[in-house]
Amino acid sequence: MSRVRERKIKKHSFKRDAILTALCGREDHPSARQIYEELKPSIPDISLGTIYRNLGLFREEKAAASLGVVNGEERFDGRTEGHSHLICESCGKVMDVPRELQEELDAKLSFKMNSFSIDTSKTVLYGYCEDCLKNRLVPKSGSDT
Amino acid sequence: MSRVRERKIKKHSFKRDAILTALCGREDHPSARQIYEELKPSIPDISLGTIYRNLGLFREEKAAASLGVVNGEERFDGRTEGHSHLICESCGKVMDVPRELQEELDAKLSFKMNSFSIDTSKTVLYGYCEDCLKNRLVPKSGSDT
DNA sequence: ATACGTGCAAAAACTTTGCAGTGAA
DNA sequence: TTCACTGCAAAGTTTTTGCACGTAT
Repeated sequence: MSRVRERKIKKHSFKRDAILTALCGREDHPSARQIYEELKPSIPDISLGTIYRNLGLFREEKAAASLGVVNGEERFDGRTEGHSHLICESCGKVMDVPRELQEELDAKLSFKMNSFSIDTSKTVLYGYCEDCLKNRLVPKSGSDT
Repeated sequence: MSRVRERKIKKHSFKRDAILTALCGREDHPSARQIYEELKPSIPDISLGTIYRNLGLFREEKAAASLGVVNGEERFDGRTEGHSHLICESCGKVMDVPRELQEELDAKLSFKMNSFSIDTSKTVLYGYCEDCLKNRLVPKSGSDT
């Protein structure tokens, strides 16, 4: 198994560590700006450029992963074991596929679409989250109030 | 409280039609810029702003769909029947799930992830396309941890 | 004539980057 | 010390928008 936090980062620095810790400490798959806003109060002289540089570095080093762009902002994930993501089309929430369901999903998707090989570790499924379903924030197929 | 568009949209104009025709005429899920480059030679006075405005309009009216952002550019699809997409992680190619496989995929994904309701009509699956598999442009699959 | 459509360019939103000073090993 | 790391701000990209004019009805 993989070490929890033993990254292949070249070097450590106070800010770099803080950024990675912040990323790993939340499960909402934040954007660079969100990380910045979280850290700014406790590290007033941190800059957005540093957040971007380090997130980019983590991505390269595979200490973090990019989930792609949601509402114009790139979203990151500090959980590095391969897993799929769910994005709510209504509120934009990004969630991990629960570990216990990942296997089931892997099995379901372990077939080739013609000659396209599906990579379940990066798959992103769209749909509607529990909250939006409850609050009926979900478009009924083909209507709008 | 979003009502159906209050503003009246004039349905047709020479350029608007050209944009929608161009979008529907290709299967590579182009970006605004790609549409622009396709139309510019035959319609020299078309502007990028018009492409963006109309693609946005089509999206609102569901005459086209956005597939999200690939390599920094939003990609569009003129095929409006609900279907999933495949994106090659290696070359960025965006493909439709073949019609005859969509049903199979729908069946596989017709289960709830906890309380998340999957919308197969917008699902995007990542993986590797035939060309990249052939050319071995695919990262070795055994990449540990 | 009226109201929508468009070109143009400026602005906005997000991200990257050059430079010089700071910090880690 | 050495060289990576950072703040800052300028620059780069993609997308949006205000304005005045053009176009369809």
